[in-house]
Amino acid sequence: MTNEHNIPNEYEAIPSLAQLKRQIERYDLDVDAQTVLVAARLMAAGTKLGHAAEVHFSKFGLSTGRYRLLADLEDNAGEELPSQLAEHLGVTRATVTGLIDILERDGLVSRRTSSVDGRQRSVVLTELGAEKLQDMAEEHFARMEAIVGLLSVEERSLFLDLLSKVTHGISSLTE
Amino acid sequence: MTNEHNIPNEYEAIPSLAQLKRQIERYDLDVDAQTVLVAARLMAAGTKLGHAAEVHFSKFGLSTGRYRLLADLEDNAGEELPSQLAEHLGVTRATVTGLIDILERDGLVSRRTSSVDGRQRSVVLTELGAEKLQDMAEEHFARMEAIVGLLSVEERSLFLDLLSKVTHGISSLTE
DNA sequence: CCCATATAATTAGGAACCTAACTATATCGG
DNA sequence: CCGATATAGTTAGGTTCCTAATTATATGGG
Repeated sequence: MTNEHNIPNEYEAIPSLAQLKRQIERYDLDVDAQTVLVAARLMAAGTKLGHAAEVHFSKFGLSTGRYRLLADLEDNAGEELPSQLAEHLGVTRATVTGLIDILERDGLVSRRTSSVDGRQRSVVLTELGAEKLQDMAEEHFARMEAIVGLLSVEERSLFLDLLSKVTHGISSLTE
Repeated sequence: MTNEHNIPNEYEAIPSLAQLKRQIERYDLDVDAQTVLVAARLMAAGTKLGHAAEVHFSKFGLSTGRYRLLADLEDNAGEELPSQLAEHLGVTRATVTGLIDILERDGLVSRRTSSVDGRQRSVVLTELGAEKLQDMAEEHFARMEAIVGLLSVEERSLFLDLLSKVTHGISSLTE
């Protein structure tokens, strides 16, 4: 085990309700500890899931971002502009440039200069890139399913609904 | 607006159910698109929340990690070992070293060599560090509450329960 | 007693994503 | 038609966290 000291005690998830209650009391705040706990746990879950995904994709020589780029490319007839990719993936164009650099180096995509607009350089999924997606598909989707596997069908749709509300809550904070 | 091209179209969250369905059909997989969508949306929500938190803390000259370190320190009588902090925060000791470096530079914590074990160098919350926590408390907790604000009390406790199951699902994948 | 081994913290270097500045190309108004 | 401005993509450099190697100190068996 490389980082066992990195795995939190499974009987005491972070942050604990007790810890939050102490903080709220210390500052004499008018907030509900349980409510704050929900937000904190969501953040923890997101971090954990993100890390797990990164580990998963690295086994195929990819990162989460590079996998998502390939998948989005395939979903758009195998060719897109970097700016479109940036919008679809929710990252900046600078980040897309970096993702493409590595994917191109590995032969999974190639760049093509547009004949219509000389500023544009569209990105094309290569045959090797399509094969990579094909190779990963089964395990990738099985893992995605496994994450939600402990939830019943009703719970899944409920969770999706709640998640959507929380996502809107986050949006209203960042605007 | 610095990165408006970075904000996904609000009428079409990523990834869309349609996109996942196309992928599943293309590879002829035996998975449920809705189920996969739940996992994908959770990952997106986590990323979004993490980013929002980073922006929030940066207004106080901190990062999420450095804030969490200070809070954990305060919750442990203002003094802890780096290894304890690493375990509590769920990061490596190397990361803790980096967090402490900056917090010490800014006068929010100080390092003290142990008289018991010469290898240990405990971290102490300074008065300035405690003041920083005090200054941030109200806004910080208000924001945490706002994230979950669109959920009713029942939904919050339900969400927490579902989140816990999903977190276990992630754990079982990474072991 | 002292050498092999374990442990605490740090350093060195890498990966992912960011913002801001830059280059090259396109377009619009006088 | 041509200079000002806008846009596409890239580059440069910063932040956060990681793994692996290193340094310093402690401990246990021959």
